[in-house]
Amino acid sequence: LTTPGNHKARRREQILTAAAHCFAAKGFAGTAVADIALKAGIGKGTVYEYFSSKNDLFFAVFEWYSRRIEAAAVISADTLSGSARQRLQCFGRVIIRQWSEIRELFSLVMEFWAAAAASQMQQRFKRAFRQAYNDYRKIVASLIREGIERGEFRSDLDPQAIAAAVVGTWDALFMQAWFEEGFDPVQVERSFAEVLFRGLERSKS
Amino acid sequence: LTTPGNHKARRREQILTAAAHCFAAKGFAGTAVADIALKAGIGKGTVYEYFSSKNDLFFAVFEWYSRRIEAAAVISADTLSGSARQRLQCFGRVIIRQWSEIRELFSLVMEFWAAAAASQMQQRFKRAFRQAYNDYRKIVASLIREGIERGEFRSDLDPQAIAAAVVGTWDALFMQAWFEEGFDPVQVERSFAEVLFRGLERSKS
Amino acid sequence: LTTPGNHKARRREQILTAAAHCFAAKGFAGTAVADIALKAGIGKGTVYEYFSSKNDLFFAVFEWYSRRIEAAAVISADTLSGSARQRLQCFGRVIIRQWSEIRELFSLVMEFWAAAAASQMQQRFKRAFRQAYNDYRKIVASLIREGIERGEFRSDLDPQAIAAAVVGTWDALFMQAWFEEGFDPVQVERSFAEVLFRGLERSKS
Amino acid sequence: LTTPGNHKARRREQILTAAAHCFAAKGFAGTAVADIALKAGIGKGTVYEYFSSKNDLFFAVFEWYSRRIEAAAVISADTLSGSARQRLQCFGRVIIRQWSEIRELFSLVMEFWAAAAASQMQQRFKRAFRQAYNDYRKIVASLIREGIERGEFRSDLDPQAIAAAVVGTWDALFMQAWFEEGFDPVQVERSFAEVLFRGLERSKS
DNA sequence: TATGAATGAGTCTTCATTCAT
DNA sequence: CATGAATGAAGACTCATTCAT
Repeated sequence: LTTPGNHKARRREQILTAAAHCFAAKGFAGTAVADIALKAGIGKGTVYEYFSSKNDLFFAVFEWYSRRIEAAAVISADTLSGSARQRLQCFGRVIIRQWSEIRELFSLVMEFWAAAAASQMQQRFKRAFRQAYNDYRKIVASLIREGIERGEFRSDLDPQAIAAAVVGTWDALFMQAWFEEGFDPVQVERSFAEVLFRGLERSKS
Repeated sequence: LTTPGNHKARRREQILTAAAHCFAAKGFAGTAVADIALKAGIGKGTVYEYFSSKNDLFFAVFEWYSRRIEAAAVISADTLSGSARQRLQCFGRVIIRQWSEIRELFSLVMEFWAAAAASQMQQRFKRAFRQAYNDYRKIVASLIREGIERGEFRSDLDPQAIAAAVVGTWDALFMQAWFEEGFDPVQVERSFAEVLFRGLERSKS
Repeated sequence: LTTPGNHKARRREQILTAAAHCFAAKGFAGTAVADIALKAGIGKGTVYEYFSSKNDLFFAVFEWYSRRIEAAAVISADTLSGSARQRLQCFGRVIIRQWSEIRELFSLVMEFWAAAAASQMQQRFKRAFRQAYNDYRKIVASLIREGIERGEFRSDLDPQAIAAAVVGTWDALFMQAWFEEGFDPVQVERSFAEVLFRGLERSKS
Repeated sequence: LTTPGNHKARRREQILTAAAHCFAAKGFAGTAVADIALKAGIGKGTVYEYFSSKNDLFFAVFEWYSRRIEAAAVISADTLSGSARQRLQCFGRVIIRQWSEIRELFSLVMEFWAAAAASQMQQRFKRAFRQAYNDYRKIVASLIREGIERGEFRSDLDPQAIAAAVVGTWDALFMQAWFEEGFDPVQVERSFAEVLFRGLERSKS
């Protein structure tokens, strides 16, 4: 059932997963390539057959992780329906609901931020983050714009700015949830969304 | 006027500043103790007269940086006056306005996050971050609670949850500003605040 | 016309040639077996079907190269005719004239010397070099001895010593030519030969 | 008696000597930096306080060795006196007499040649060798030119070419001596010199 | 026969930390 | 107090060699 061409892809994935967990647990600097190989159950040298350097592997983990996260968002964004409020609300919920899955590897995100901030890989990471934030902001901004056009939302809003704030809030809730055991991002998001939508919607007269 | 005891304090500060800039520029792992000593214009060994290890120095930089940042917030929180809305609005603005000063060393924050996420110093940093977020949330939550009590804000709000979202948003705006040259957090905050307050305030009838 | 046994011989030659060029270009240590396989257009593992180790391959290149070089010398030595002076002169010229062909792979010779000097293969190489120098010295010495017997050359010469010097000079001219672009070994040899023969010949009275 | 400034210079020398012996015994590639440190009786890391890389250290050994060898030649060249023949003869003898001292580390020379032929350090070494050969050729050529001017040597000689051959011969004798236990370069040089001078001198009439 | 994926021994190099001066 | 020479543990990376296919 397994075509031979699959083998290399599988190995790659296997290494990526092992690397992701190592980096998440001990950070980029704290992880030795040997650790990753050990966790993947392969020889040290084999890692280098699939990734040309530790840096490269780290960036590949970043891409792998991003893809995993984005998939959910993209799917939900495509299948949204209903009023602008419902759609935006739904989008936010889908994202925040990912927390339980994201949690395990959330350390990774912080490592990625640090890499974007001050490593030799700065540029690569910074560009990717810029792109990612842009993508999310665009989706949210267009949902807001739609609400304005439909007359659901007030017309004096700056969609880009609101989108930036909203997207940022989601990220920040994850972070607070990560720092504090009892913090429930889903519930906080719900409270926040109510306030947000009350502020966005045209006051009914 | 310079007591001898001052000398040590000065040296400490000198090393902290040098370290902060090095860590901001090249990250914790990318910075050698020798770099810091060089930047501080002192001998490598001297660093160890003031800090017992690189880890300790890093955490000291974290505390030094936190103190710098918090100072402004605490001061402004103490001197706020006017309506609940005005006070909260003012508080947010003071924080966001810090951006121009924070910017230079914002990489540090990301390094701190990474340290909290996955270093040997995890616990120390995590606890400190938890504390810091708590402090901010408390201030904001109490302002919101005040607004509720005064009848300015709606009574069905969850002050803690809203506070978490608001505080998080500020952080997230800094991050986006850091990633994107043209991003103006001050302006975004203004747009966001308007929506927020409209959502918080009791609908006038 | 191609017997099956030829295939292996061809492959061997193909690998030898590839190896020779790689070793010449990047040295023994600087050449990876993979480089050689790539250059030969075959798989890495195949190299080991023909040579039991990188060391062995290197020595085989040495033998292959020696054979190539010696062939010319042996042929010319066999076909020499005329006076002793003419024969010796001719022999020297044939050797020096090889320069244009030798040049490309002359780096190899230096690699061989280094291998003879200080590698694990020392003994193998050292013995081979000793042998090679001996062969050349013998040819030259016997030509000189012939000249003495015929009365062309002075009788107080030490054929072995002169032969050593002459053979050495040829080598040394190659090396200088290798180091210096403009150095013309053919012309230098001519000037040198004139002085040499004047020094060898019986003064005419 | 030992000024403190001397310490670093001494350490450097100590490392150079250890490195020279290691490289001579096992070649550049075959020598580990750890071997050198061990031989020098210091820690591995200390080597890097004095030389920035193994390559650099190797080149430093080359310079150190060259200086040692050249010193003798330069001194003797300066103090030569007598007829052109006597001076040239003396110069050659001084050089060849160095053999007993050179012998021990002669492997080094071959390593240097190989490095000039095909290492990453090619250019550095090649340039240095070119320079060295040039220096020697110049000295010998000027001695020959002097002999011509004084009427001792024939006027139809090409001093540069003869110099190249003579200098090369010396080198080549060392190499043969290195390959063959019983080879006595001093005696061979004497025989060769006689022939050479007979070839150089104006025929007495 | 030919291959190339897998391997781990071996290397260079960095750097936090110590300590004699 | 300040220093910086010395150190060795640790880690990224290379590559000759093997072996299942």
